[in-house]
Amino acid sequence: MAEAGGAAAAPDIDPDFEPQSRPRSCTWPLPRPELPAETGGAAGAAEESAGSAAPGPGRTEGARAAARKGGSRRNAWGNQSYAELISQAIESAPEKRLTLAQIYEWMVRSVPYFKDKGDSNSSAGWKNSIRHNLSLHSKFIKVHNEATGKSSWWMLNPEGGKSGKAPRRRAASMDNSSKLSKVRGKASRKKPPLQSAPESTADSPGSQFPKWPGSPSSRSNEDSDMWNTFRPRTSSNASTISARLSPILTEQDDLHDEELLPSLVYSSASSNVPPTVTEELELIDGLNLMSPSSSVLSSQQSASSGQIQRDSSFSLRNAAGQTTTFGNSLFNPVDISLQSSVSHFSSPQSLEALLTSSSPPPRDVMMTQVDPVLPQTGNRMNSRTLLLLGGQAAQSKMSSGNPRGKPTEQQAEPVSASVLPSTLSIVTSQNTASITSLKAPLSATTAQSVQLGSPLLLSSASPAPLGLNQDRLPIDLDIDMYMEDLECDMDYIINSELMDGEGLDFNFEPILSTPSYPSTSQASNHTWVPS
DNA sequence: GCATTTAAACACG
DNA sequence: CGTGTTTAAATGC
Repeated sequence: MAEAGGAAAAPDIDPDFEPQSRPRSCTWPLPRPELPAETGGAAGAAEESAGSAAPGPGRTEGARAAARKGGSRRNAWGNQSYAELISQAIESAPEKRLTLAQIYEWMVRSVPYFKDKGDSNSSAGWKNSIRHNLSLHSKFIKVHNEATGKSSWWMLNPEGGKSGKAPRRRAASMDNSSKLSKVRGKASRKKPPLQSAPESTADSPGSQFPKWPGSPSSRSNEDSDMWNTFRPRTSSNASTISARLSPILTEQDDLHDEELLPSLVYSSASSNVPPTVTEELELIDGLNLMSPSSSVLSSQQSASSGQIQRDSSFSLRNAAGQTTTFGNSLFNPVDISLQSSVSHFSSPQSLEALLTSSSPPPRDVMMTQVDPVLPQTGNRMNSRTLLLLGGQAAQSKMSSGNPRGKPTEQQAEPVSASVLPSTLSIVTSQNTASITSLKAPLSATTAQSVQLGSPLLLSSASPAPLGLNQDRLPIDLDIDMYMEDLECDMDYIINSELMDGEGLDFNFEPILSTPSYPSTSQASNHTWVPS
C-alpha cells in the first residue's frame, strides 16, 4: 500500500492523524477514476461507525465525548478543525488549490471518518460545514475558475489570518442590522432583492471586466485554469486594484503554510494598502480579460499572468487580522517566480503545463528551470509588448475608472518611479498587466538581491522606502479612494512611460542583461523562505 | 468571549 | 442542484 492508502488511510488516526496528502504519485486534480480497490474500505474503513457517527444537530457533545475517549481528539475525526483539514487538503494539491468538490473528495479519501460519508446521502452536514469554513475564514481564498464551469478554486491565503475571520471591512450598515437581524429571527429574514444595498450587488455595474467570455485560446487541455480572480470577500469590491501586488509568493511548498505565514508578510509595504489580496487579484484578472486581443501574445501573457496571480495572491493579505504588520518588507519571491514564468515565454506550453499539471510542483520546477534565459533582445521585446498591453489595459480601466483622477499625494510614488524605474513602476502601476512585464525584468534584480541574501537591496529597490507612502499608509481602509488615486496615477504613469518609452527600456535593459539565473533558482526557495 | 461545529436561509448560475 | 455567503445556536475552552 505504500503511500496510497497510506497515511491517509491509517485507520487508527487517533492522536495526530495526519491526513497527509494523498498519494503524491497520483495526479491530483485528476479525474480519479473512483478509487479502485481502496476506495472506501481498505484502510481503516470506518471503524468509528459506532454511535458517534451521527452528529446530531445540537448534540455534538455526544460525538465529542465519544471521540474524546480516545484521548485527545476533539472531533470525531481527530483533533483538527475543519479549517485545518481543508488547509491540508489544499496543501496536498500540487497546485495548492482545489475546488470544493475536490476538497470533499479529499476528505472522504483522506479522513477515515468521512469515508463512508462521502457519497451522497450522508454527506449532508459536513459538507455544509466545509463550505461554511471556506467562506468564513480569511485563510481561504477563492479564485475564479473558468475552466469547465467548475466551481472556484480554493486556495489558502498565506498570511491567512488564523484567527482572523473574514476581513469584512466596515460594512457600512451592518452593525445595527446584524443585531436586528438576530432579533428578527431567521424565519422572517428574507432579503428583499435590492433595496437596501444596491451597491453590494452591483459593485460597479460597469464592472470593469466582463467576466471573460470564454476562452477559446487555450487548448483543450484539461481545465486550464488560470484566470483566477480572487474573490472580494466581504468588501464588496473595492474596486480594483490595489496597486501593489506584492508578491510573496511563497508557496508553501516547503513549509506548511501555517508555519510560514508569519514570515511572509508582504513586501508591498511600500505601496501599502493593506487589505485584502483579493482585490488585487481582481485587478489582475481584469488584465487577463483584456489581453485576449492577440493570439500568441495573449496566450503567453495569460500564462504568465496566471502565474503571477498565484503569486500575488500570496503576497499580502488582509491586515484585518492583526497579524501582519504591513510594514515589513521582506522580499518578494514572487518576482522570482515571475521571472521564471516570463522566461518561459518561449514555451508557453510548458508554463501552462506547469500550472495545470499535477505532478510537478510548479514552483520547484519553475525555479529550477528558471532560466531558459532569453536573449536579452528577446526579453526586451516581450517586456515592451507587455507594456503596451498593460497600457491598453490601463486605459480601458481608466475609462471605467473614476474620472476624477487626481493624483495628489500618491503621486509621490510616481516620482520616485522616475528615479527608480524598474521597481517603482511596478509598484505603482501594478494594477495593470504591465506589471507582469515590469516585473519580469525586475525579477532578475530582485532575484539577485535575494540571492545575495540581503533584503536590503529589496528595500532599496522598493519604491517608497523612504517613507513617502508610509506616512499616508492607507490604513485608513478606504481603499477605494486610495485606489482611485492610484489608478489614475498608474495610468498616468504608464502613459507617460509609454510615450517616453525609452525610460522603460532604458531601465530594464541593464537589468535584463544580467542573467543571473543560476542564482535565481537557488535564491528562490531557500534563500527567502525563512521557514 | 472566542473558536468550532452544526444547521439553516438565501443568492447565484 | 451545487456552490457560496451569512446568520444563528450550541458548545468547549
